[in-house]
Order: sequence, then C-alpha cells, then structure tokens
Amino acid sequence: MYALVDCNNFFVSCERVFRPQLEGKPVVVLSNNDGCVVARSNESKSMGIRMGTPFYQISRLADIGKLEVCSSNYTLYGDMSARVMSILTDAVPRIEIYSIDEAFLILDGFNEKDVRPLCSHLVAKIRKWTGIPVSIGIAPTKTLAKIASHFAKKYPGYKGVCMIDDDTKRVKALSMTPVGEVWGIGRRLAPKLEEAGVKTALDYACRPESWIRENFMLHGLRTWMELRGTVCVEAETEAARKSICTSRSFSRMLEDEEELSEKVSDFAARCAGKLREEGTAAGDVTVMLYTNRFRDDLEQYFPSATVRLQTAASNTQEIVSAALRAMKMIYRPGYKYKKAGVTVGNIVPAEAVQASLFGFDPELRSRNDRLSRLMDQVNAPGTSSLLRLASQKSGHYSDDIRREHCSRRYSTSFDELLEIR
DNA sequence: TCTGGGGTCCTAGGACCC
DNA sequence: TCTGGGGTCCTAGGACCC
Repeated sequence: MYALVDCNNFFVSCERVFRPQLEGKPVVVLSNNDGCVVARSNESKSMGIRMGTPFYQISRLADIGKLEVCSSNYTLYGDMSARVMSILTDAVPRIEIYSIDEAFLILDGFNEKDVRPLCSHLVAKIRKWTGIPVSIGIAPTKTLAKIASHFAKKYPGYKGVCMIDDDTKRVKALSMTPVGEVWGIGRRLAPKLEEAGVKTALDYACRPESWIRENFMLHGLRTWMELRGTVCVEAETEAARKSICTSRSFSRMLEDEEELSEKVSDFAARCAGKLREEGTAAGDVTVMLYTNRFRDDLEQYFPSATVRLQTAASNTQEIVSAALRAMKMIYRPGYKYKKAGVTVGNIVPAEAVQASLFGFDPELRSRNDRLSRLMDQVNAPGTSSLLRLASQKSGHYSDDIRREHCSRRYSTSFDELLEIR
C-alpha cells in the first residue's frame, strides 16, 4: 500500500499557524511580485477564486475587507514543510517527499489493519505538533492514493483519512472523479478525452488497453494500469536533479543591458550556490530572456542561449562568466524585458567531474572553488548578498520583488518570533 | 498599472554512423 | 527515371506535476 500525505491549502495553513485571526476567513497567498493566486483557503475557494488568478482582478475584494491577502513567504513554508516531513520520516521506514506539501509513505511490510490507525494518528500528531492540517489517501497504487486523498480532503466525514482497499470502493471512487482530476491527465488531455466520451476516471479505466495505447502512449497506459490497481509508478530511488533553474519576473520592465546583466549574474550565482549545496557540478549554462507576454502592444522576444563548459563547474565565477557570455549572444536593445532566467544542466556529482583535455587549468579551478566555498561560509545560507562578484552589483534580486502583504519569518528568526506576542 | 517559479519525462525527427 | 537497411544519439517541443 501507498499513503499520500497532502497538506491542506498548505501556504494558507502556514500563514494561519502564526496568525490565527485568519482562521475561518477567506485567504489567498500570492506568487512573487504579488502576481497570481497560488494558494486559497476553503472559504476563498467557495467564493469562486480560481488558482492562478491575477491578483489585480480580485484586489477590490481585499480593499473592501472581504479577502485576506498574503504575499508568499517561502522561507516560512520551507521550514514548516521540513517539520511535517520530519514527523513522517520518524513514523515510517520509507517516505518519498514529492513536493513542498506532499509525501508518499511506502507501507510495504505493514499489516493492513494497522495502516488506517497509523495514518489517523499521523493526522492528529502533525496538526498538534506543527499546526498544519493534512489529508491522507491510502491505496494499492500511487495514482489511486492521490484520488483517495482528494476524498479525505473533501469530505469531513473521513476525518482526514480515506482508504481504497477493495474493488467496490475503487470503482465508486473512480466513478465520482472527473477524468481531468486524475494524476497524470492534465488540462490538455482532459478535453480530448471528454470529447471521446471519457468523463470520469472510471470511464478511462474501462476503456480497452488498445485504445489507450493508441491515443495516449506509454504515459497514458501507466495511468490506466494504476487506476486498475496495478503498480506502474514505482517507489523511486533518490535521483539527483538533472537541471537547476533560477528565474524571476521583475517588478518593472528592464531595457538596459547592464541592468539585465546584474540580474543574470545574480541568478547564475544562485544556481552555482545550489550546485554546491548538493555537491554537484554543471556542464552547461543556459540564459533565457522574456519580454512581457501580456503586452500585445509591445514587440515580443523570447531568446535563449546555452554555453557549454569545457569542464563541469560549480564555482560562482565560472558559472556567472558563462551566463554573461550566453546573455551577450541573445541580448538585443530596444526590447522591454520582464523576466530572465538561468538554468544549469548536464549535472554530475562534483567528485565525478571529468577534466577537459584542453585548456583546463587545475590551479585556476582550485582557486575558484576555494573562493566560492569561502563566500558560502560568509554569506547567510541560500543568499549571495554580502560577498558577491562585482557583476552582481548592488544587492540581491529578491530585494526587488514586490511583497506588500508579507508575513514575518516567525519560524526561522528568533526576533520575529518574539513579535507574535 | 497590475499576470509565478521550479521541475520531469516522452516522442518525433534530424544528423550521423556503418 | 531509377538511389538500402539498420542503428544510435541529440534536440526541440509538448505534455505533465506541484
């Protein structure tokens, strides 16, 4: 059996832990630059506010006091997530952290009748220890566990735990699940399926295998088998990431090459920092620029360029220098840029780096690496603000992000914790 | 005026090899 | 006029997830 533990309205719940006055009220959490709705409380969901709604379309509700608004505070959410995950890690031998607010428990070897009491206990314990409400879905496959967790969340009668452990329950649950809600079937495929008369998860699971294979290939077939109770999406072994990306929208549009270079340097430095944190090195660096896609009146331009490194690197100097070279290849004056990003790819473990036969200077590499490590020791974790390259200029990209409704860092800063009182 | 950020996997098609 | 067969690797683009 698999159990999917899913935090309810996670970002909103994090905010409520430290501001209980938000309890019972319609609340939304916004993306960077206070751009879009990325989390909603049950109350704001019932008001009809959709995921991804641009905030300016609903800001009037906030002005007249009918909606509480929070800018996103990822430091807080990351820390609350770690607390929830550590409780789960202590409770069972194998867990798979799937996202900031979800984890699968792999329950091989558990006696089936112990599973439900264990999960009920976890729901209560996580609520008591962290303040976060969670729902748990239990089923023989991950795809079915996802569906079970939807039921656990939606119907209070389940008290947070729903288990699909026989075929009657499976068929009932599938018949009540719209096909577009199934894990692995997204917004693009759902309309295509409905056109073909497949409206529920049960319709999908009852189609002949040949039809699924023909229309949706391997991925669709996996989902089909999982819905029928055959495990296809196995428990995963801890796999290293294959790429790391840092990208941001700017609070205003930028035209100047210098100004954009500062941002790109800073994003590249952040990517290099992430590489060092996980002990890996990257073989290439890609820079992307974006004009404002919502402005029909402005000329659009979405270029990208990749620079390959002769020898995979993780030090800030080499990653930033490659990013600036890539940026020079694509920057064109006259456009108004709204967003930029840096992705590092071809990632290998740092100790497995193959030195290039040509033009590789081990002395220089070693000096660069030592300097980066020193910067890591001086700078606060996850930042590059105190010691930084000259090309990063003035301060940190996150200083330039609009956050008009931001909560405090209650759980990671002692001073701010005291302010709760 | 105002519209997020970070990932993965699969497939088709082109380039290249013998 | 007429131009094989089999394979690998890489990349771009599309789909999905949170």
